[in-house]
Amino acid sequence: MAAFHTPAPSRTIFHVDMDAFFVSVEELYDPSLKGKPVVVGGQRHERGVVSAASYAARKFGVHSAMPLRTAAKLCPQAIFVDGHPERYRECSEKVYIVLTTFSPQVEMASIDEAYLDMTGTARLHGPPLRAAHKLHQLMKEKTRLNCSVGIGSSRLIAKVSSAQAKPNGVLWIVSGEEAKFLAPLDVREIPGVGKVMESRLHGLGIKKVGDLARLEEADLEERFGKWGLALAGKARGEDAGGWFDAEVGADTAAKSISHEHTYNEDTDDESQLEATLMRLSEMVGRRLRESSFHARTVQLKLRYTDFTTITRAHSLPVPTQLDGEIFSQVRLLFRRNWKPGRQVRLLGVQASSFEAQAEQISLLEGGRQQRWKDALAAADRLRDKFGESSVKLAAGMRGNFRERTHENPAGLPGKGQTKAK
DNA sequence: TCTGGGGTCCTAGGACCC
DNA sequence: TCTGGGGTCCTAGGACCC
Repeated sequence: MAAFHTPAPSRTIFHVDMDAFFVSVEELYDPSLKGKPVVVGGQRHERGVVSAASYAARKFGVHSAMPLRTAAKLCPQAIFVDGHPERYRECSEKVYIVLTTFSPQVEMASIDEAYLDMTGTARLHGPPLRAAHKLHQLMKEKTRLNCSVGIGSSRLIAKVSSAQAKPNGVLWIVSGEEAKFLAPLDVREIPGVGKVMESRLHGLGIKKVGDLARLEEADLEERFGKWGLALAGKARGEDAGGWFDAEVGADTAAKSISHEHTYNEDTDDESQLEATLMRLSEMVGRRLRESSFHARTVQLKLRYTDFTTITRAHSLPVPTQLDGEIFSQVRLLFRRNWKPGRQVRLLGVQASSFEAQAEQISLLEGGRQQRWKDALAAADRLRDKFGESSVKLAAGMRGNFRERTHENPAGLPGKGQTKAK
């Protein structure tokens, strides 16, 4: 009878997580940091938070997302290091290349972690523990970095077990043992359960995943809606809901591109604020062009001294990838929503609702746009050569920016000039 | 504790259309 | 005129992740 009900074929998922990634990469560039309390993310007095802390620093209670100044108080002897995103990206690419030699289905979940679907690779790599051991060795050999590997029948189990395996370890949760493995863990260990959900669950007397698993699914759904249902599945180790269900390595195109800036000191200087918006718009526009996206929606983010934050968005009739169009929209939103005199802590610019191609209204418009694209591409090349600050669009020279007109629909200056310093 | 920067996903209300 | 129900798009905010 059971023959008709073959259970869903069990998958073998690896979650590979690099150990203290940013710190380890910095150690490659400066071996004297090894073994010391190191904090990556900025200097001890700066505004900002810890991106990564070495294991020696963690002993003092320092952890990522903690304000740098707090970290400095907890661990005065720590060495504070600025982050180097290019270095991390470069190492991340090496990590990816190593992983692709183990499975064709590799998915980088972030800069320092990946999922591999290892189902059916036993002939090539042996059973899971053997494969993981090989992976460890090859990773160290090719990148000089340590990682931890979690192995399970779902992404969730693989992810949770890699966290338990740290540092530099491997943990395999055998199929059938999922619930037993999860039961003694804090609910916070479940990916997707953050501070807020944790305290709501604590309020109900639910502290461990086992407590969660004992609850009726219907109760959870009633209390937390769609999320509650997913949560019930997660407590059993299932990839319930949303992204977790997707096949490993499924193509995930970007949905938004954004840049933001927090001032070292709050400011109400209008020209300074608008100059920042110009710079952020250029950065966003540049990345749109690099990825050949055209964005329909432009969003401004504004954070005040008291940390209250607003976002204001506008959707364009025609998608764009031009700095000037992004800037003119974002500046309009800014002028409508910022009261002069109010101190600003952070500004952000985001582009979303991507379309592959802008519609072309007319040949004339097309030609005009093309000239601008050529000019921007030239500016991008100069920035590659001489750095981000070397090229400013004429429009960025505060004050002389023209408003939208009929002849000049994007509010761009009349000629495709760039100005090099 | 005085709180970065880059993202994703979800919810909820209102506009608008049929 | 005293009022429905769905679908979709847009906007704003918030939880969460690394």
